[in-house]
Amino acid sequence: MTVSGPLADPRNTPDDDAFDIPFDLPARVDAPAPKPGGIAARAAALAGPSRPASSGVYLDGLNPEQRAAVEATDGPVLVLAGAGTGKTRVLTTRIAHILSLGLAWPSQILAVTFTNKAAREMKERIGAMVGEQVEGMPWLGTFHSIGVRMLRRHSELVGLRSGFTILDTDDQIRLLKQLLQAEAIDEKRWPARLLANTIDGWKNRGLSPDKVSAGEGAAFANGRGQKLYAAYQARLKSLNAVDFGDLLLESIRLLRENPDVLAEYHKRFRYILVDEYQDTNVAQYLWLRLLAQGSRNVCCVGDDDQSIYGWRGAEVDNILRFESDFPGATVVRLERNYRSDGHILGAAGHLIAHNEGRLGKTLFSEGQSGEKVTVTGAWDSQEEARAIGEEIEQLQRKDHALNQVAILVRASFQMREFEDRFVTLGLNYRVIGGPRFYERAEIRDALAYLRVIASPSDDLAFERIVNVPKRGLGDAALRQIHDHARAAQLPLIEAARELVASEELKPKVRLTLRDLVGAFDRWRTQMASLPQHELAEIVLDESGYTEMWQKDRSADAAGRLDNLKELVRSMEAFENLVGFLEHISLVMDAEGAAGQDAVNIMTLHSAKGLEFDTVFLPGWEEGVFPNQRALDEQGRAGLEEERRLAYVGLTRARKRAKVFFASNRRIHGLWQSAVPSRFLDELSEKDVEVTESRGGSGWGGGQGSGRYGYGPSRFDEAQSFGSSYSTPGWQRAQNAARTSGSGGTSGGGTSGGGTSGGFSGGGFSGGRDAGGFDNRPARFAANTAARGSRIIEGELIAKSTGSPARFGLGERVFHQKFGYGEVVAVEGNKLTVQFDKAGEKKVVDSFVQAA
DNA sequence: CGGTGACCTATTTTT
DNA sequence: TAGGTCACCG
Repeated sequence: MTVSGPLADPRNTPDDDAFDIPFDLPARVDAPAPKPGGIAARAAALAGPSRPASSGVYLDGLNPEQRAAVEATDGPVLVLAGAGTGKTRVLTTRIAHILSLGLAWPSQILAVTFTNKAAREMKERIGAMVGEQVEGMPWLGTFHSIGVRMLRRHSELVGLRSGFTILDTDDQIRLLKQLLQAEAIDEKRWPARLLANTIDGWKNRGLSPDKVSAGEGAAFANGRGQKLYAAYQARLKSLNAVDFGDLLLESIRLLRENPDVLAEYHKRFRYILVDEYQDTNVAQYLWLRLLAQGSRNVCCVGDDDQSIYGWRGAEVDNILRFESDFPGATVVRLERNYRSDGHILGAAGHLIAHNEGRLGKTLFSEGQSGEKVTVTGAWDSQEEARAIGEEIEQLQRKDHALNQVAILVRASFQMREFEDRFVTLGLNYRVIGGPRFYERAEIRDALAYLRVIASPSDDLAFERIVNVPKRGLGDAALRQIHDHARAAQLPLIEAARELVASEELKPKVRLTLRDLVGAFDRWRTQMASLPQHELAEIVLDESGYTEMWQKDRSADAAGRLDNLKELVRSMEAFENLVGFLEHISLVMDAEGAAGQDAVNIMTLHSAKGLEFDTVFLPGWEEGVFPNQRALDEQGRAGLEEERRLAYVGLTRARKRAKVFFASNRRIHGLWQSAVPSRFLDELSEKDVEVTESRGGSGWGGGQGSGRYGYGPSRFDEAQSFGSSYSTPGWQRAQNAARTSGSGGTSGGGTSGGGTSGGFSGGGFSGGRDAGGFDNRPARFAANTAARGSRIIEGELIAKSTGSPARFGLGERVFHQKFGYGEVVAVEGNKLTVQFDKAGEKKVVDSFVQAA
């Protein structure tokens, strides 16, 4: 087999195919036979005819530092790449370089990213440089997908059977719930979620049950944490399943306990590249280090200033320690920024300089200084949304594409205000990062059916759908099945089959269960003869699942049916059902409709790696940003991570960064007065312009004094954290807040449902949070980590283009967000609709469709 | 077994 | 405020 040959579609490729490629080729292939479509040819094509094909044209566009990073192929390399300095470019070019010099076959390069999206993009970009060869890179992927690949190859060595299942968070929690019940632990006090997080945390740190220190193991459920962890692992093994953490942990164990396997990979991976190195956790670090001990040609790219995932186990230390871990490492700093205008860079750089634990980079650009970063105070969060909406409309009038506008919030509860506002304005928007496609209940249900068909022993999947749709197989029936399954050592569905044959069950239950088992048998037979998407359709239909949603009149039922259709459609692309399921368990990622021009609303976290012409950064208030809990729980480290988040936010902007804060915000239904964020002070004065909110029809003109008349706010304590709120910037911000927002007396008004009383109650937040800066007992900290899943309603992408549909009074309509309703007033293209669930709302007609 | 009201708890998120 | 969860009841 040769590398240049048309490589099989990866979908058809069993994962060890790659190993058929001989990897003991000479260390250096002197004449790197450029293949057709290979890099040289491709580069030549790009560069035009005058370029000699062999001169590494792909290097030409690089600046000296980037070039150094690309060309330093031997030994460990750390690339410290600031925001917008072309880090992905370095990574991809480096791979192209290695390939074009013939230093390695594509299959001998291990390139790791964190997300599927990043992996996909990297693959695309490499493909653009080297063409077909990228198809021969089976080891380009996320940590997890590469982990699976290894485990599948050697499953027996870690006590798994081939075809093991990968549990996601949902399955994980259900399993843990069972364990907790078995142990008779009060789930109120010790929720399964908390245990899941705890275990995840251990796994992130590379700890197997026996390695968890006694003290830590005791932290959960009065000392039973460690035991539960061990029980959980045992249960996973018996289910022939792994969770996400295991993909790494078990790979590590595989490599440690099997020197021959490790040696094989050492031989195989001549070059290792890691993206976003600052986000690696201990387990990933251990995994990398094991593999990198082979060739030692490891290149990590990252930015310590953009480490924002500490809370889920990322260790900035990994990047700070790189040089001692890999002695003799070449360190390259990329500081030339190609993205943001000067003022933005200046402000962001000044801000991040307040952090202590950093390697220190100062970005510079040769571009213009552009517009100053603006800081705008608003009276409350509604005015903030109004002001931003207005600014966006103004940009829009100047032909600014909405796609190039982003609103980056600290926490998702802030999004709502903007959604509401934009719906009224008729401004297109999309929310990025809601529940992922494959996390939605309907999709997971459908997948559970398919999983049971493909692997009858998948008890978790079976459990999920025995009674979905409702068919009268409730707790009682399920318990009987469970008991029998345990007694007879059978998978649930087989236990069910035996029970059906017996007289154990109530007649009704027996019949239903018989039908269900029979249906699965039938579907399993059909699996052989039918393409998987047709099978899926049949299953969804015959099981009554589709019907269940068709009957459902709730607002999101229609969307769910669409999702199911989409799922079926997406299955067509796969070889067979097993191939599809395999893919799905890892790639929980489906890019939504990016089609139309719309404002992007997302959290700062999900904005990492993206860029926009204009970025709005609302909610810069103490408590919100920096987030109070980050401060409470992580102290100084928490503050620094928040600051990095601010840095990430600012550096997303190419031309305009617009920061906002509100003096009053409703949190958990209570109005609280807020103090502008200390981060505002940390923006360099020369790069910042403090403006007045123009948002406020009906808000201006109050008479002075404002919130400062009220007693100490809970944020006053925050000042002890070091920021002196006395800089000119701060004072100007204060003034801006006063003039635009004005009087506490006239305030409240429409929104607050009350005058100052509305938030004078804010006086009291002090009470609730007075202890906020104390070190809370571990119990508190642990508990908060467990907070429930976040809530974003069903369909998040509002469609607002197109059909100038007209609606008449009394007409039934459907709205993506508010559901079904009746038109009660029409005014131009604005409708007032009485929604069944959501009450009366004003919406733009393009947002609704006839029901 | 499935529906309804009391209760409780409110970051960030990938795989 | 608002959402989800859980216990209880019909």
